[in-house]
Amino acid sequence: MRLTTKGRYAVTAMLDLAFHSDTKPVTLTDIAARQTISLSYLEQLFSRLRRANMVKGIRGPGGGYTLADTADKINIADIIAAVDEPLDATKCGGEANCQKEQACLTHDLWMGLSEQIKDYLKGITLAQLLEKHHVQSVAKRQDQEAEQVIEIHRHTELLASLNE
Amino acid sequence: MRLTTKGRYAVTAMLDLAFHSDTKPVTLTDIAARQTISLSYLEQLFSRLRRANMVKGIRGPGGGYTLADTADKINIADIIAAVDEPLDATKCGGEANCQKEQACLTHDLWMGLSEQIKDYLKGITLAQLLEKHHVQSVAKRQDQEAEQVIEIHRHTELLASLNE
DNA sequence: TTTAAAGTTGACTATTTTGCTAGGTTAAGT
DNA sequence: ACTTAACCTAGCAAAATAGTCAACTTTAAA
Repeated sequence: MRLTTKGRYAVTAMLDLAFHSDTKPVTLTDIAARQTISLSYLEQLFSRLRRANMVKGIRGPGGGYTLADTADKINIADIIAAVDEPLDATKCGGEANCQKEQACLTHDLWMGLSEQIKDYLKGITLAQLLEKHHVQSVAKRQDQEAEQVIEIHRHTELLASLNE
Repeated sequence: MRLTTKGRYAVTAMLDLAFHSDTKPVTLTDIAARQTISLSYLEQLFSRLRRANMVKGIRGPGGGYTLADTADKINIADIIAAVDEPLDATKCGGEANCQKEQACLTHDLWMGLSEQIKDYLKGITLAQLLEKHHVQSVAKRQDQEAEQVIEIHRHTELLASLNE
């Protein structure tokens, strides 16, 4: 499991898609504008995502992309795996020349670590991230409202003190 | 927290170093030979690791590298952070033009994810990986011994049956 | 005290990946 | 027909990756 900007772009785009796909398909042009990712790069990414059955492409006017499944069934690990190269995995080519030294055991350790991260990301779905997103934005708005209340309160206090 | 081959090389090399640093310093030449990483590339990586105070370089004959601390105090996240670029972090440059859309919230989500992975890797030390390594090799040896026992058992059974 | 082994350092090169541009073709709606 | 948007292909510049080479320090041994 590699974690690079490419995977981040893919996850970002999929999040945007999930967030905006209530009724109509979402065009890559829209995603490109909102997330400031170039259209052509998005096309590359979605070409892979489509072939991995993560999204569906709908052609023609009114077309665009939709999620191939509900947001709670799409996990982050799969998105990243879809856009990344197949990951040549072993430097030691599978089996042969490897066990003569303990050289490749460290390699196994890394792979194990990588698998753990993969499992971790497999447990996180788009739906969960959207939920978190929602919670955050609500929290932010509540903070802003709270600040406004405080501001008004101070304002009235100030007025009150002037009237004494 | 990025996960690339560069970080993997660094962790692999550090594991090798930890594994072989009982008494003498370990030369990069040895690590290069064991882990099939080019000496010069190792030099680059260890240059960064040294500046990050992860290892100590000892010059002259009989020199080499040692861990700057005990293996149970060196975690994976720090190793990877040491060899990676400082990670420009935000595409949106800190604060300014970002909150007008919800564009950067997905970015925040990714950063949060990245932080979680970082925390996860911070909790894993070289010592733990070596332990796992040890357990695995012991398990492997035990498996082999077990197979030999079974083999011998079958063999004696065969001999016994022939004697009937 | 030379000398040479062992390590450090920096500059330099080749390859791969990344992100993007430009140009099309194909399918579907108006 | 015309437009819209997916889809495909080729290429390209910048960056990261992986490695090379040569100059320079330190220090143990001669």
